[in-house]
Amino acid sequence: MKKITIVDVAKKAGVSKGTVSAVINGKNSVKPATRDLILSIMKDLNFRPKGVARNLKNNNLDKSIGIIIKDLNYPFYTSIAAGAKEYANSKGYSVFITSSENDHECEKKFSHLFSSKDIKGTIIAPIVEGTAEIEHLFKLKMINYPFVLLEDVKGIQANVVAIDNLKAIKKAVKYLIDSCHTKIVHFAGPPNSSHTQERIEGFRHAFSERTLVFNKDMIVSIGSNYDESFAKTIEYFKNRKREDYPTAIVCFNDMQALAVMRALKELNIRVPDDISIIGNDDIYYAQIYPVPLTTIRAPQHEIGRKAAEILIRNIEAHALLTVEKIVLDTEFIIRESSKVLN
Amino acid sequence: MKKITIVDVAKKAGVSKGTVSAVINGKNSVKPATRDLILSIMKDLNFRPKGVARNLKNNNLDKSIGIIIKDLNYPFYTSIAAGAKEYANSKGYSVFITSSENDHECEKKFSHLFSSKDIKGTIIAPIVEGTAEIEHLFKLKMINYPFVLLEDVKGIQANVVAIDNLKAIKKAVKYLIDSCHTKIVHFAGPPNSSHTQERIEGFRHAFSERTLVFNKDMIVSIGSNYDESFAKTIEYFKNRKREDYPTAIVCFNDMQALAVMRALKELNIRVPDDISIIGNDDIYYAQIYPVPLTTIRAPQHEIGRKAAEILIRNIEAHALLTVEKIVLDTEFIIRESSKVLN
DNA sequence: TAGAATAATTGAACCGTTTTAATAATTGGC
DNA sequence: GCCAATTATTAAAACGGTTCAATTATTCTA
Repeated sequence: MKKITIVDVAKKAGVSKGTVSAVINGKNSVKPATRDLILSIMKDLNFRPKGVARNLKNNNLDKSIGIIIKDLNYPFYTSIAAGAKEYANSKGYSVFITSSENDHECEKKFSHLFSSKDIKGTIIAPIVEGTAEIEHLFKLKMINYPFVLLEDVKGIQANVVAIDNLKAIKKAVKYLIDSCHTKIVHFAGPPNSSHTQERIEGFRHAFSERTLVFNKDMIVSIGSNYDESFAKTIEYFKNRKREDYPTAIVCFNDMQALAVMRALKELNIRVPDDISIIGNDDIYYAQIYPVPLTTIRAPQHEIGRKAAEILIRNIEAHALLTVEKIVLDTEFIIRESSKVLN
Repeated sequence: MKKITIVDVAKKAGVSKGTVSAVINGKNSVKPATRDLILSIMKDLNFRPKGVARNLKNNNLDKSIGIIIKDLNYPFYTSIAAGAKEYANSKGYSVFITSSENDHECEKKFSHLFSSKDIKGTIIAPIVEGTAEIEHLFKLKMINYPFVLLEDVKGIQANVVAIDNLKAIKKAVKYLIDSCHTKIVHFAGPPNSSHTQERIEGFRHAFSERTLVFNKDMIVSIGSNYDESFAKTIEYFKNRKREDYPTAIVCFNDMQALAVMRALKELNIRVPDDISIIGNDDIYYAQIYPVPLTTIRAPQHEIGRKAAEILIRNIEAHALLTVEKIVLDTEFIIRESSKVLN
């Protein structure tokens, strides 16, 4: 099944490729009869001019960037993408979004695809579980392809825009401690995620900085998606007596916090009267919930903006720029899912 | 600021471009010393090999498709994208997502960009307000570029995968009528959207098919985004006496229904005891809400899958295929936000 | 109906890489 | 050190379009 090109069309129409090209590009220098003939031959042959070849001569004048997120359906990431898009658009760039769905192969593939499609640079939310493979990032560096990471990756010198997870959780836990909560637990995320580890660390640090004892039972692994978290929460409470209930739960992220709150409703446990709930991320839906969620806000829009800004600066630079590492501040937002004890 | 190419690198390094190319591609036929020299010159010159040119010779072997959605932050669209992605991946295709954010220029630009970047085909959620301009779609047809629309567009013969909005709403309204609701209103979406019109039509039809009188006051324009809907709902109820409250509200979409429910909570109106609420779309967050939403489910995942399936069939066909128009069924899902009256 | 003006078409150069067969340089064995 | 084997490098031909100056057809004018 030979690939068909403009030459095939030209030959069959008995004209030169220049004429065919003129038709493709809607030039009005072509005689209607010729035009119609060529058009119909294009249809017959199912000829699809190759974008790549067209752009080569055109010196690809379009400006675009890419972003590789990890989860298409988690609003945290789409908000980052929206932030990046907003800034990029203001600078005349289009943005192409892609999701690795936490698959490392996918991330690798995309980082290559973006660079090979004349997308001028890419923002990457890297998958850093375990000892991440990073050869694909090295490959990008070799060809001086501009990129910005949304999380620090050990072993590579690259632009990063991120937040300090550890500090963020610490702030929330200290708040609970200072609000006289005595039984605080952390519902932790998926074990293989770097975020999970950082957040557990933050939890632990808060206790040690308030000179309180931390013990392992305070960490409950609860999964990251809604259904799993819901089920595990039900199970958690079914297995313990009322007097052993925590007074406050710090959740891995907002999605999980929503699942926990729903489970508590099912169990007739009131939020915040019986238990305070604190989320993480501040996704849009956390704030419009009937019991608006107290949470740690990651400035998603700003993360996207900043990443796009650095990326475009690098794209437009004539020389290699020095690497930038930005850590954005989180904000602890107190809404109605938590309360101060006497 | 001249664009720098592989020739510049080769010249400066005193080698041929073949050698530079070998370095770029990690071939191990290059002497380490030469390699290092070339690499350092690439850095000095900030040389970025052009993807377009690389792909031209490579005969662009990668398989990928695009999807243009309308709103990155509305889960309805990301779910469709996820469905498309799932199917596409199973066939070895990567997917690039893009959002027009309801901007017609954006849609046009993207449909061009996709075709120009060797992305083999595109799923488009078209903006069809008013007399939509569709020359960009004609342009795609001319170059036999495969695409699938997620909504019918008057004036163009193209593949479509869509749902029947009119029928969907009709089903919901009839249900309410048959559940003895006597005061039913429709909170309609943004006036310039084709969906808004279709849904109003559906509402009207339900009444006429039940031989009940319809009047204009039953349609309340309430906006589409959360904040606006929230505010307008508050206003709506503030302006009328309790005995004039509707017994049921059919909302434009789920996001809006969520806003309405939150507003009702603020006003101490109970759902579903005082008022039944019906959404539209069945986005994920509607179902995990503490009062799970009765809604009309659009099979988002399936829409994406089906569109991807048709698209890929067209991409891989050797001849032009006949156009397919698929209308998927919606499902009326009764949850807790609505109830049957005596 | 010739000659000028205009419209339509051609063909070769070009875009920036990769690929290869051919050649040049280096290494190893004896 | 010489020759064969191996390793590095080169040069030219792709890849599939677009562009534009030059050429050929056609139309118009008088």
